[in-house]
Amino acid sequence: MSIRLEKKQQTRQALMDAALAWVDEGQDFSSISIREVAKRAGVVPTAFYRHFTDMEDVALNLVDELSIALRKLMREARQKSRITENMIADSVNLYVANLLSHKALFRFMSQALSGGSATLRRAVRNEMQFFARELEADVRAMGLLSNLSAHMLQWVTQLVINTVAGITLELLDIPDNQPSQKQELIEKTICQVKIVLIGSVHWKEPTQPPQ
Amino acid sequence: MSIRLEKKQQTRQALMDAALAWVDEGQDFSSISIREVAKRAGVVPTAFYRHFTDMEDVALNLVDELSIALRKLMREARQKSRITENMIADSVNLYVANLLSHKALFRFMSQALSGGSATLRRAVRNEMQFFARELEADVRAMGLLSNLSAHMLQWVTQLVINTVAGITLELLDIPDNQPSQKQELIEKTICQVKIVLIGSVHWKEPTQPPQ
DNA sequence: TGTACATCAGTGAACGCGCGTTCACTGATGTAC
DNA sequence: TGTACATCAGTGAACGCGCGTTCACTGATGTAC
Repeated sequence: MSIRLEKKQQTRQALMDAALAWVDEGQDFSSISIREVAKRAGVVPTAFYRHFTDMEDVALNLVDELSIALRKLMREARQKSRITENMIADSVNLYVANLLSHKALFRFMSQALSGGSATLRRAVRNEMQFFARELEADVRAMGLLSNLSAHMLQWVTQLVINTVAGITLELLDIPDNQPSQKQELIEKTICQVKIVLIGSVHWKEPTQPPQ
Repeated sequence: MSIRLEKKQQTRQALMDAALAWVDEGQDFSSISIREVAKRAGVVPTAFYRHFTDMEDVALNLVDELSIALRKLMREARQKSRITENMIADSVNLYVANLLSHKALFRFMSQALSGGSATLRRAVRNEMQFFARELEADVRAMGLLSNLSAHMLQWVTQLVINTVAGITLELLDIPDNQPSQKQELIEKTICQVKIVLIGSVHWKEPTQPPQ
């Protein structure tokens, strides 16, 4: 039984990898065909149905893979990063490193965020919200930003996540032979996150901000 | 000649509208077929080639339409908004109003930002950068944020644009019968923009931000 | 250890369909005289 | 005003192709005795 399961998993993974590779080549996920995926996985088209009902099913399983990657990223961040001067820069760099080693997965995420079915969009957005909530909890646990209400803190962490996610697409489109452009993008992001945090520190709940 | 041209424009617009309507229904732009677009425009498939070479061509022309909508938005913003306490809230509300009256166009923009061909992605990104640069010029003209270097100001305006663009997708997915959810999203965005500006005001160029 | 049976991932032929694109065409409109 | 010709947006038939999905099948692996 175990050998059979193992082989089953192998083809299943090959199908998912084929779909992801397609996205990595710059194609839209929604334009892949079952036949194409099966061909690239080295399997006959009908074999696809032994593992998935349709491409949407594949997409939802890719979200699970993405979820694992994000959780691993968070674990690393918690291990490495204590309250230091470079905490922000460290975190952004860690994100970028993970992003670059899972390019296809993050490209898929970006596409699914605006592209796919309503179900898929919601699944990806849930992952990002989960990430934001974890960040929120960490900030609280470190005793930072205690001037913010629970509500405000939530909005701030979402803003930080959005800001970091914002470079994802730009970063993915920079060719590998232009590292200086990459570096500038990273510095930009670090600055932007710092600005958000400075703004948060100075935020006074009921007061209107200075114009 | 004028009548012929007029009719030509009519079909051309019908084709573009059909493509946009498809996106508005929640389908991916990249999954529309030439035949489907022609059918919805009430025209035979081959007529498509009288106006466009392929769907990519349609997409690039839709970007032009988007560009017009964004420029109109900016003009309105400049007319209405002077330096006031509610300037931020006014601007965000104006953006949302425009977004809701061009839902399909903005949904298309969001998709193209991560989805389509490299050329299309670049075209949409250019539009957003143009928007950010205009905002930058306006901020300078009003004499605001004079503590920031040109470089930093650019990053800040990009952050603001990204933040506002960030709600676009979320807003498009809220059903029309839930106005309270919409309102909360708008408030969230206003707060986030305010935080960015507070952070900018307190930014000191060579100093590390307080942690 | 050996045999008979069950399971089930992967096969390969077949189907009807919508696709992009070609081509020669038609007929309404515009232009020249 | 009338006629002969040019233009060109839209037509409709036709093509070959890849698509999703069905079905009965095969043969390797696992299980019971």
